[in-house]
Amino acid sequence: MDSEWINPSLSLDLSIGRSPDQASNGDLEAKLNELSEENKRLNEMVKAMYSNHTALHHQLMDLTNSVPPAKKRKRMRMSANMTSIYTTSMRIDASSSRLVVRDGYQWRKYGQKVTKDNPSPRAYFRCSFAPSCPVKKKVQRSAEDSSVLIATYEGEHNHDPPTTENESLPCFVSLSSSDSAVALDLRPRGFRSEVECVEFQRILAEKMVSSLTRDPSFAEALASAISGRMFQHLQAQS
DNA sequence: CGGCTTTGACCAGCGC
DNA sequence: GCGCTGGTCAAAGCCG
Ligand SMILES: [Zn+2]
Repeated sequence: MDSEWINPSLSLDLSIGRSPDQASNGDLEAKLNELSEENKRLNEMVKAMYSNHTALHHQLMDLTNSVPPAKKRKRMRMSANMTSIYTTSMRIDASSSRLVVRDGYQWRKYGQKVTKDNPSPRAYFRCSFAPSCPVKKKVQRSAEDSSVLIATYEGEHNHDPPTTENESLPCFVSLSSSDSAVALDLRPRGFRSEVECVEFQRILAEKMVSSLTRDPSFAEALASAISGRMFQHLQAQS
């Protein structure tokens, strides 16, 4: 039941009428594939974050309900107490040369070790906004399928993603914050899906924005497609 | 020159 | 204590 609303599948069915040049069409198709792949990953991410959030919430409830006077709490060995950890796997093909992952943030590599039960090394990254942002991640190829990268993220960013030359954002991702609920409406009116979970929608939105604005041409094409679709829809309504 | 990668050293936890 | 292993530091080097 919970995962009902966690379905950000923006199936836009963007059939851009007749695109005059085929080369960029294929290019767009490739990028669409890439983005849908990323969308899948983000889906997993949202799910993982949701479970993390529920776990954390339960933990906080327990903590606030029963505050044991035992202040002899040791410096928590499990430093992952507050930092949520989530792992994801992404398929990578031609970029087998480098282990740089484009996920919207900028990372600084600070280590690489070989692990025991995996022939491929593991790379350690820290967010470039350190130390203000404590996010870390590890990236390692899968043991069997070396074309699959397994990334383990730890913590959450406390800054905006470095959207390179952040221009005016396309209007279809509009955050209308009311009270404590954020609605992310990328559909025509009446189809607005509202959720009460602020954090995940925010993260989803910022990830979407970062991934979309990374390629301005694609964002433009998408925006035009959506606006065309909205216009068509509105016309059909009237 | 500044930020990043590379890469060996270093350290902490753990099992023996 | 010793050695193994995963995680981090930092010096050196690379690159725009
Ligand atoms: Zn960050």
